[in-house]
Amino acid sequence: MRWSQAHIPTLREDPADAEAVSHRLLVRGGFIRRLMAGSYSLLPLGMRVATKVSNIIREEMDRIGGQEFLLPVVHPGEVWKQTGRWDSVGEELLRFKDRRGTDLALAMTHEEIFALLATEMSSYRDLPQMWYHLQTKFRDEPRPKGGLLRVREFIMKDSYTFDLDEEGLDVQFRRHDEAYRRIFERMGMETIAVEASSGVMGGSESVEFMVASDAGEDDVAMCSSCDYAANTEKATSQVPEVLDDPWPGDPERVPTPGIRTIAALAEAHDFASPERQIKTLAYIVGGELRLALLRGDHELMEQKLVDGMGTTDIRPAEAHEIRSALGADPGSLGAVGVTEFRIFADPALRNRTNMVTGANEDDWHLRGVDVERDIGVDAWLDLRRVLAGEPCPRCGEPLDVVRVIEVGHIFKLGTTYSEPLGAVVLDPEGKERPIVMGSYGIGVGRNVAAAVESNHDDDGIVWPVSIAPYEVVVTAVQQDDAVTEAAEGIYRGLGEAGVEVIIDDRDERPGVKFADAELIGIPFRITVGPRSLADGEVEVMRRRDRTVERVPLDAAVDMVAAAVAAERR
RNA sequence: CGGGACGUGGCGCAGUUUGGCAGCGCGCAGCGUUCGGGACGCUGAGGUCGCCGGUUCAAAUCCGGCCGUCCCGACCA
Repeated sequence: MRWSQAHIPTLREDPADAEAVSHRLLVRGGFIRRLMAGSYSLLPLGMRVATKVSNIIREEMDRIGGQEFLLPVVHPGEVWKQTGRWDSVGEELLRFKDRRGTDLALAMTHEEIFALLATEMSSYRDLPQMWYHLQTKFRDEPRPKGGLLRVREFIMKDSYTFDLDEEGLDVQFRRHDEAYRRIFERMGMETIAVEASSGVMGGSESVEFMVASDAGEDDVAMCSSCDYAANTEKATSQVPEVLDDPWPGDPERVPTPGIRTIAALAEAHDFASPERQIKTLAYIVGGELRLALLRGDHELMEQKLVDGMGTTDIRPAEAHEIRSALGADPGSLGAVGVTEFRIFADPALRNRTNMVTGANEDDWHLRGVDVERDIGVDAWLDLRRVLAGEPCPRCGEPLDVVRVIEVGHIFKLGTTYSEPLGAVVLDPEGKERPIVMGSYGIGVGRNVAAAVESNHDDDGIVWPVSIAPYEVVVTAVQQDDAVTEAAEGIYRGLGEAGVEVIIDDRDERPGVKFADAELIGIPFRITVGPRSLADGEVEVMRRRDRTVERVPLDAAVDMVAAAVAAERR
C-alpha cells in the first residue's frame, strides 16, 4: 500500500470523548470512527487489524475441530420465546416487527439458532460437534463506554458444542480453554483465566479470560501464592472467625436516636463494632420483598444475590416499599422476628451470637441477637464482596484484587437450550436424550481494544506483528531521486517476499511521518534518507523498543523479512 | 431509570451571563520558502450554531418541547 493513496485519517488531538487509552489511540490513529453511542465504523486500518484477529481465531478454532457457519442476525421472536429468553433477558434484546407484524429480534447471541440447527441431529453417532461463526451481535446496552470495549454492535466469534453427556462437554470445554489461551497469546496479551458467574446464560460452570487493565469493568480476586483466581462476582475468601462474648437471654432493645448507619452505630456504642452488627438489605426479587443479611463490615456483591435467586429481576427495594413492609426506614432494619419475607444470610453470620441489628422501628436497635436462634434464615448464601488482602479460600495467603477486561468467556450450558428447543438424540440404548451444550465467546473488537490497552506507549500503539495493520513501513525522508529509488526498491522487495508493507511516500516532513508511523504502531520502520544512503545504508527501527540498526541497502529486504517472519505467530 | 454536564466548519474549542457582523487553533486548497522527529509566510475554501416551536425590530445567545452525546450511579455475558 502507498500511504499517499491510503485513507489513514490520523488526528493530532484527542477526540472529545477520549476515555480509555485504546479508544483514544484507535480514533487518533484512524482505525475507527464512532457513528453513535456504542457503534463504530472500522476504517481500513481497523479492518485490517480486525481481520487478522478474526483469522487467528479461525485458525485456532479449526485446529480444535471447529466448523465455521454463518447464521443470521435477525431472529424470529418465536425461537427466543421457546427458550424463555424473550421475557428473561430484558431490554438488552432489541426487538421489532416486520411488515406482517411478526416479532423479530436482533441477535445478541446465537444459542437459540445453533440449537435449532442441532435439532436435525438424531443419533449419538452425530456427536460430538463443534460449530462456530463470526457474526454481528447487537446488545442494547444502557451505557456503552470505553470505545470498542463496551459497545452495542460488535462482531463476536461464538462457538457451540454438542455432546451426548457431561464427559464429552468437559473435553470440548477443555479444548476451548486451550484454544483461547493460544489466541490471546498470539495477540500479545497476558490473560488470567478465572471462575465466573454464568449470569443470564445459565449453565453449571464458566471460565472468563481476563486482561489486567484499568480500562476494564470487572475485578478479579487473585491469590498471591496459589493459582486461585475468580471474578469478584463469584470470588470468596476465608473470613476469620469472630469470637462473640456470651449474651444471657433474649435480645434487648436499645434506643438509638438518629442513628441510621453502621458506622454511626459503632461510633455510639462500643458493643456495636461493625463486625458485630448485622446489615439488613431489602431487595425486590420477582416482585416480592426479600432480605439479604451480611455482617456489618461486609459489602453486598449484588451479582451473587442475582445468581442465588436465579433471576435477573432484582432491584433494591425503595424506601416506601421498605417502610410499608417492615415498618421502619433503612437504617433501623432487622430480620429478628420477620417471618413473612424470605431471608438470605451470608455464611459469615453463621453461629454468631450477641449481635446488633435494627429493631424495625426507627431509632431502636436490638443487641444480644443470636443469629440462628432469633432469625428465621431461609437459606445461607455467599453474598459478600471479597476485598484485597483477605485470605485466599484455598491457601489462606492474601488475595489481590485486580481490574480487568473480559476478553473471552466459556460456558458449560448443559441442556438449558436443547431441552426447550427439542434438540435430542437417541443414545446407544435407543433412549432419547437432550444434547449437552457448551457456548464460548470472544468479541473481536473488544480484543482489538484490549490488545492496545496492553501494547502501547506515550507515542501510540505498539502492535505485535501478528495483528499489526502493516508489518513494515518504509519511510522515505527528503525524497530525491536516489531516496525514492531506494525506498521503492525495498518496498517492492518486501512485497515480493510476502511482507505486508506500506510505503510512506507522502510529501510530508520527516517528523510527521515518524509520528504517524508510531501512532499507528507499525512494528518495523525502514527509514530511507540521504543521510544513511550516502553510506549505502538504511535504518531499521523496531517500534517496541525503538532500537535502530543500520543495514546495507541491498541487505535490508532479507534482513527485515526475516525479522518479521521471526515474530509472526 | 436517578443525578450532573454538553451539543457552534472535518477535529478541538471560545462566544451564551448582559440578544446586535459567527470567531480561534489544528486540519484542508493554492503559491512561495523549508525539509533526519509533528516548519513558516501569504492567499483561500468550508458553518441549517442539534431539531421544532415561541418571545423580539433582531436569537448561537432568552423561553418551552424534543433529539443526541458524555460523566457518576443503577443496570449488564
